[in-house]
Amino acid sequence: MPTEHKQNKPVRTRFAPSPTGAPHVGNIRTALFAWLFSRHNKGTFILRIEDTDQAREQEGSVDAILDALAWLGIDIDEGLVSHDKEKGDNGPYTQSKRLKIYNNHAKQLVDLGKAFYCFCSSERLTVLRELQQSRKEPPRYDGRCLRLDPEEVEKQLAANVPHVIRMKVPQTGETSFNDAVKGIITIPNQSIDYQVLLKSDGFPTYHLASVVDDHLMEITHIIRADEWLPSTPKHVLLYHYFGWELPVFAHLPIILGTDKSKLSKRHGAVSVAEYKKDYLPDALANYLAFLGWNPKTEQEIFSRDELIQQFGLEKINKNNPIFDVKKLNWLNSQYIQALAPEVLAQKLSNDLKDVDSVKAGKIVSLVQDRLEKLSDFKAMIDFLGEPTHTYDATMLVPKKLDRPQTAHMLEISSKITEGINEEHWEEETLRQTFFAYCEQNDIGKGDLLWPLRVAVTGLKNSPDVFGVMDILGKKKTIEHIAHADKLLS
RNA sequence: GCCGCUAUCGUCUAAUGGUUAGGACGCCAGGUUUUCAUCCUGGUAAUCGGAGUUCGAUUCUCCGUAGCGGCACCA
Repeated sequence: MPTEHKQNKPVRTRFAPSPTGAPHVGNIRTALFAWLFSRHNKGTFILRIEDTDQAREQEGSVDAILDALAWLGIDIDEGLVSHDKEKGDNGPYTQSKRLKIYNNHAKQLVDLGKAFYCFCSSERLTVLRELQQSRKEPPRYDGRCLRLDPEEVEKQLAANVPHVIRMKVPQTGETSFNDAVKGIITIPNQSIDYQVLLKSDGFPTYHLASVVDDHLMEITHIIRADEWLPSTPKHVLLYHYFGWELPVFAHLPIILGTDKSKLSKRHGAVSVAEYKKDYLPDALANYLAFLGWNPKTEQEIFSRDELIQQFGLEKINKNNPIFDVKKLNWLNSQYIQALAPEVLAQKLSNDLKDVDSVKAGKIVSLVQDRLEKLSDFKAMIDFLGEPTHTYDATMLVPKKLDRPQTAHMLEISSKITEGINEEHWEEETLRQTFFAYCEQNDIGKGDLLWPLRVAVTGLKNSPDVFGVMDILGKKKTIEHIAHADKLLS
């Protein structure tokens, strides 16, 4: 069966999440791909909320979704654009507000002879399913109500017997479609179930709602996760039943955890909100874009515009990638280093509340290239506090010296420090002064500077000592040295 | 059980009917540095297995195997 695509129409893609919890990186990656594709083609990106399962709905999910998209810079052209605002002429964009539309379409299929009423109780279906499973048969509706005569149907309907509407499926032949990622997919019709389209509560199932909406909203490219591939033949059948033109399907590989199972809460942080405190949105987007897609060059770091320019469905991989937080961390550190210090300071402003902007800029550039995650910052600048923290005094002693020699070094540092005028208290001046002293007096830089650095930071590993002193100021620096001296004796 | 998809270093991936199978992360080593990190240099490591087609297969075909996904009045 050849498939026709809406290839010549302006591109319209959608992200259609269910409000069943906080969106996680897998979901948002689907959104990113759909968005990238629409931007690449100067198309329209639509947000639609698929809330047809009342039981699973979770309060606040829509806001979380909106929030995650906004944070990642995925802007919405049409559909739900904020908590209570929609944009576009194809609304409403929340499925629970479109019940009548689905109802009419389901009835239309019944009239067309492509769907049928089913009065089977869920108890009967459960028994049926268990029986089939015990016989190692695929679980499947047995078609009982398919054979009901029309009068009987009318009678049951009139008596308000609970019922659903199921789609009919041919029992011979096969259904196939051309997936933009996976190629031609063919499934025997025998293995397609008589899918429920309209539930007994009057809500549609995903299958009916998404097909109807995608058509009505004129979606040209359905970009969604791989788990939908097996039910796509049902959707193709529905398009045919309605006589609608088929969109392009593109099924994305699924992101797996390190144990190769589908990424989930078991794998640690997965909700987008959890990434906000650690990662730059551009870094996450860059990383996510490379999970299952590759521009086929050796470039790794891509700006948003480059991503848009390079993106294409044909470059999407077929196999499922594993989420590797180490590479994300590396990418993030690269993005952090590329940031202007004042921009980074702005992003870290929560930890810089009592610091003026000049000083904040200095602090930030001091630690910028040691920062992997934004949340590491707080611990990194701990030494800027009071010199009350105690540390092991042996840390002050460099490899080649003993304690008395170290004390002597601290004395020298103290003297040099005292001698530097407050108005010349600046990183480069400090560096030059200390370096000059070492050269003139034939003292190893390491011998003098190691104890000083530990004294000033209280840390074995820390940023550049002169940068730290600059930020600390003369008075505090002297206090730190005195404190170290006390510890040593 | 049935249906479908997939298979290159540990991970993300590139490439090709003939290559020393390339890059990046990680890891290891060396250098720079007052320490660590950054940065620079180098190293480690892969075509799932078996047949077939072919002069030649990692690439094409088939069969295994493994992984993943689906099989709801959930999406």
